[in-house]
Amino acid sequence: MVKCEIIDSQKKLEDLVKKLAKQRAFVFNTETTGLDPFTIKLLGISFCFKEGEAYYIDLKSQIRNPKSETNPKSKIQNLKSILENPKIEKYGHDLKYDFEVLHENGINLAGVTFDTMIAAYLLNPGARVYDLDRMVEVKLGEKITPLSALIGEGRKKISLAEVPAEKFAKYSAERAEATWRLAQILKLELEETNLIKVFKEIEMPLLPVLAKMEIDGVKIDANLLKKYSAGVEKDLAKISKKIFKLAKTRFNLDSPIQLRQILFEKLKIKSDGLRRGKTGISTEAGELFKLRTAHPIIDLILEYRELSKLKSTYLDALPKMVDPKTGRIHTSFNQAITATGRLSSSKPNLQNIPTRSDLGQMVRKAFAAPAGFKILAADYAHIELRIIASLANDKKMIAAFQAGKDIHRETASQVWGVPPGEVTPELRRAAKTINFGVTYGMGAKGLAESAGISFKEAKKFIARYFSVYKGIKNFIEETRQTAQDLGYVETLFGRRRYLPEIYSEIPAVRAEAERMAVNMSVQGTAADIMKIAMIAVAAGLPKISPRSKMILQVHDELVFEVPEDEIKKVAKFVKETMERVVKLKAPILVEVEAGNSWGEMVKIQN
DNA sequence: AGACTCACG
DNA sequence: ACGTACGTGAGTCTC
Repeated sequence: MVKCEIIDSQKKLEDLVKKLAKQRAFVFNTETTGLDPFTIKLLGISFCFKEGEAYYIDLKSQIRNPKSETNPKSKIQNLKSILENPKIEKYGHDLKYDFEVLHENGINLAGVTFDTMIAAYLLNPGARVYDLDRMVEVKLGEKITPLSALIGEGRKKISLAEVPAEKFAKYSAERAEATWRLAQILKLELEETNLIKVFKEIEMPLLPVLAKMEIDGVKIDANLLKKYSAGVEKDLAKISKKIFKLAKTRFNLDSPIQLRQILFEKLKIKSDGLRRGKTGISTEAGELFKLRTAHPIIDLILEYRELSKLKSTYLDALPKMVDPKTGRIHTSFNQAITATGRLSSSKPNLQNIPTRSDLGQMVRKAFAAPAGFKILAADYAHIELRIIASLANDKKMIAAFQAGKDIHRETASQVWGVPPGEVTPELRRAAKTINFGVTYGMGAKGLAESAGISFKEAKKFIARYFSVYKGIKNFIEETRQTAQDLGYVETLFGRRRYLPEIYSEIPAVRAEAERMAVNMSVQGTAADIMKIAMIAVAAGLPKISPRSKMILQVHDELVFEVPEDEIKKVAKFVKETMERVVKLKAPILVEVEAGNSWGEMVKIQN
């Protein structure tokens, strides 16, 4: 049973603050009215720095700051100096959330050194879910009070604010105390697995950087998106009309089932060789594309699909996500989701904003800089290929990068033994495809399909590719072997991914795990490098340009909002920082662009 | 809730 | 001979 002291008076609060000031480290946990850190209210904060004991500050109670009784924020001002002191280590579970809640309440959290969610993620990035309740069960072998015990479930659910203070205090204190004990265990596990370095030097320093990016948010021109949406709506109506005329019937174009019925039953378009899903013949774009010449309706459907996707996912959805308080979009950068160490972005996902089509570029124009500012984007050029070349110590590919060559042209030239000047666009395209595909174990079928060449040609291409780049071939072999021997693979910095399927009896399942192994070491190393760069950029940027903001990360790209007259200075700093954080055998190159929006960028020469 | 589709790196 | 592209999040339909 956890001893819980409820802090409900000014005197008790002062005593707690004195105790906290003496600690080397403590767990804290904010309790709020909801899940969105930007709209919720702070109800209380629990603390723990000793097994079996915890405290809960009840902010709904009679705590009063004598200076200003009316401002609720003032209640926790006594805690400010403690929470902002980087020398006192803060532990917690999902601290990015607490960071943001405190920021909303005027406190800039510092000294964040142990997040149990991040620790558990590093120990097994494949798990995807790291909620405290489950971790306490697995690691401590105990059950803690679930939230549902307080607020009920389903229709009878009450709001957190309605829970009696004492019950709520116990609940919160129990979690803080469990987090404290969990942290001790996870720390040992991180040390045993050599993951402590990635934890201390990459993930924990990154956490406040991500929090800051989420807090700052991104400006979008919602009116522009709404204008486009109205235009696209008219286009869609026209296209639908044409499709219905050809089909001689109206149907729901958004329903793959109805579409399949029209195409393959009513119009009797031949479906030989098309991929099949669980419910029937696939109608995905890649498959329909193969039928383009069979019927004029196909092109119209593809056009409809593209426009309708962009309209619903971006043009209509993004304006709804603008925060009325800040006028900006505040995405979540999830630090404990992916199996490889990448970040993910959600609510909304700002890592999949269109870029390929013309309308995609239009969407990006809505990511516009505020007056007096420009958007600056810096991306690692061919980062994964440079990484695989370096990890593999492939002399030929490293040499090509060192010479600053057009890598895809060079690949085509090497593979087919023709001078670079004689490489046809078709050959270069195929080389580009395989250069991308090599990091995830592309086969001949995949290459043939995405490069638009025959299966036979693709097979030959791959064989010659690996006879040219022998180092890469060996690296792939060795990585598969490592995965077999250890049951996991590691990135250059020691981030791990376990691959239990590597021992499967089923060849296809085993092959999949082998591809994952190769991909993890490359994609994961790229993720490590980007994270290290983000930490370095965030640390240096305020000195170079205090008004500049890092607003987005898209795996190999960082996006900034920069005062117009500081573009050159910031471009130089960001490029050099990103290029210098890590030294590989192949050089790392960062390309920088700037413009009035994310959709109209021009390269910056250095 | 799951399937399908498709946007990104 | 076979069946293979890695990692994500979200909108929509269907049950």
